[in-house]
Amino acid sequence: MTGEHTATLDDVARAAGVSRATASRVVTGQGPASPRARDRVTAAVAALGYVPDASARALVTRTGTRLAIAVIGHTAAVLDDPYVGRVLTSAAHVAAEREVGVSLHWLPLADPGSLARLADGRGLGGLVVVNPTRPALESVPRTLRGRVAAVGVGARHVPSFDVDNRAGTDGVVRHLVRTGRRRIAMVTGPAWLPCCDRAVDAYRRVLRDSGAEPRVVTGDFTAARGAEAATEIMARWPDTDAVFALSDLTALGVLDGLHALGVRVPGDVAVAGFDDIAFAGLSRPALTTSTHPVEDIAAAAAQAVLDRRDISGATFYPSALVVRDSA
Amino acid sequence: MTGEHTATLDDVARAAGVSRATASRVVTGQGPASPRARDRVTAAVAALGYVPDASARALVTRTGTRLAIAVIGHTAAVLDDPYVGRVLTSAAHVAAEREVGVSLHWLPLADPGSLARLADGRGLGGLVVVNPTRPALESVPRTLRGRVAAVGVGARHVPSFDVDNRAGTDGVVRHLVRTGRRRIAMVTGPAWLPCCDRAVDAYRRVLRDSGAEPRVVTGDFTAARGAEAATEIMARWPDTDAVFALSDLTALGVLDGLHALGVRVPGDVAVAGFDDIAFAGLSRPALTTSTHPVEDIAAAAAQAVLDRRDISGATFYPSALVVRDSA
DNA sequence: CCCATACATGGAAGCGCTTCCACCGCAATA
DNA sequence: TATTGCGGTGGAAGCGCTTCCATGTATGGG
Repeated sequence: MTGEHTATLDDVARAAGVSRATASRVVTGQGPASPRARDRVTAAVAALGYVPDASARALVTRTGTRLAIAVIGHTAAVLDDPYVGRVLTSAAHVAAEREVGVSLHWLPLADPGSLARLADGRGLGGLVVVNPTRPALESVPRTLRGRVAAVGVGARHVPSFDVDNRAGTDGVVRHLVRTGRRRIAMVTGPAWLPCCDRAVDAYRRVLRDSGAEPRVVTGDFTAARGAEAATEIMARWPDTDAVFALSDLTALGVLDGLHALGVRVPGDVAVAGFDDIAFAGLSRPALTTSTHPVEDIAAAAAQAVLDRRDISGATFYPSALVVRDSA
Repeated sequence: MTGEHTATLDDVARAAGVSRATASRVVTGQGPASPRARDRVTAAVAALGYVPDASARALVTRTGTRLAIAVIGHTAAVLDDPYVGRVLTSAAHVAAEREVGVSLHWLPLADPGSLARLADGRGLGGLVVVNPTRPALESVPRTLRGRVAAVGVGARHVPSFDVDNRAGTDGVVRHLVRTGRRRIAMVTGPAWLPCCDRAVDAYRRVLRDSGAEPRVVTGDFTAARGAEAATEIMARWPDTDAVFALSDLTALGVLDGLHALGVRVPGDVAVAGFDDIAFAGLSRPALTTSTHPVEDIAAAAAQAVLDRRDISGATFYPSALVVRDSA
């Protein structure tokens, strides 16, 4: 009230005519307090516009109540994708339900060590790492052990949550085979993401079963790269009759690239993606893809961390084939 | 090291054989310290894996260095849109450059008062409010005065940054008129967002100039609503020859809805959106729209807050017409 | 009417850190 | 040799809060 001074608990106590201890009890709602004291303190809080200092509180309670979300790989490719936004949104939602704050950290792929600095202070309830790499996870300070989870599968010792893209890929590629495609190319994601290996593996397996040769091109989950990849694929293997991209965004780029080449979809070449993003159903032709329950996955990671549930190992969420027009 | 105990500055000082004061000076790099002391403390820090406690530090320095980002309107409509993700990303990037942490807050539209609680602790460098509403901004505690900026135009007394959707709308609608459309309908955004008023106003103005009647339908920035809106519009005004949606997502929904109705785009009806999201260029037909420099806007807001630059009033960022196939 | 019991309350300690201040020893100066 | 000055140092205070503990003060039963 009086100019610049920010009200402290002492001010409240003095205004209410009680001790600081009593004021604290009322404010936190912990411990006994008479109705009279309760009223007076409440009134004082309102009058002074008192807001407890989180730092001071965290200092004494040691009850770090903040969820840190660290996103590895601060590149345009990562940012354009709706993926990160969905993860953030969902994790923040879970945190909000539990009334814990969320802090956001964007880490360059090259410097995972910054993850250590991030855990400054014990005022941290937990850490969710998005796009975890092994070096990044290994740089997590000991202090946080048991309060870390990963969205995406990275290292063994951290509970991880990801879509079962092995099964998802299997489903998509089998669908392509089932509908008569044989010369199927695949556009993967960035090499540093472990998820890609599993997917490529599944793709190879299905092709082997149907006696076809794998045709793999590395992508980066962007649409632009998808368009390029389409051109590369058609130049290198002109008889290709299907393209599977490990990201819808990329698949949409492929659609675009093929269109520019005058290739008809699905007439000449079938196209399938992965993720079932909002736009997948809106493209022409509407994209055949496999679902990716990003929100569920991110929520699970946040919950595991905040509820201190010990879920060791990797948990895979099912991915369901969505057949639309493109394949 | 020794089990559960987290190293404190006292431990470091003891291990280095100096006083806590000296240890603090070395760790913070402030104040004098002999090379010998410096070395010993540095070694101790490394050996013990010491990380300063941010809460304790913030408590005494009162130098709150953290950027809070509050998103008003925690609804599915807000979340599906890539918009929030882009804002977050960009603001977090600016914060990272300045080495300040970011905290994320999801606020229900109904309870803007929670903005007050959010400013718990003086450990806050600034606040960026996304989708600001007047009640929300007015609930910002006095403590933060001068360290608040808004992404989107809400209340007068807070520096705000937004796209010039008045000019943008003007550009799009004039383009529609120029290409021979006369019976132009508009799908706006949620009523509680002030930006919509300005856009609708611009739309009305252009129509008045060309002597046409306005046809306004309220949307919510989702694709689903866009599809519905298309149906409503064609039912209510069957002779409509253009639809302008204040969001690309909605415009894509309109495209979908019209397709389902057997209406050809742009043959029968032209469709235009707003935002120029990544997917706008990938739809069939590719969407005509107007740009929305979300990243620039969010970065400007974050900078204004963190650099304590006093930019009063609203700053509007230009929106450029992007003509593609749909109009 | 008195004691045991519960509840309400204030004093005080202490969370981990920064920083003021007084102090000490040393080199440079008179 | 006696003085000044200064960089290096440790003691101690205190940031705003929670919480243990001891001290009252009403209430019930005996």
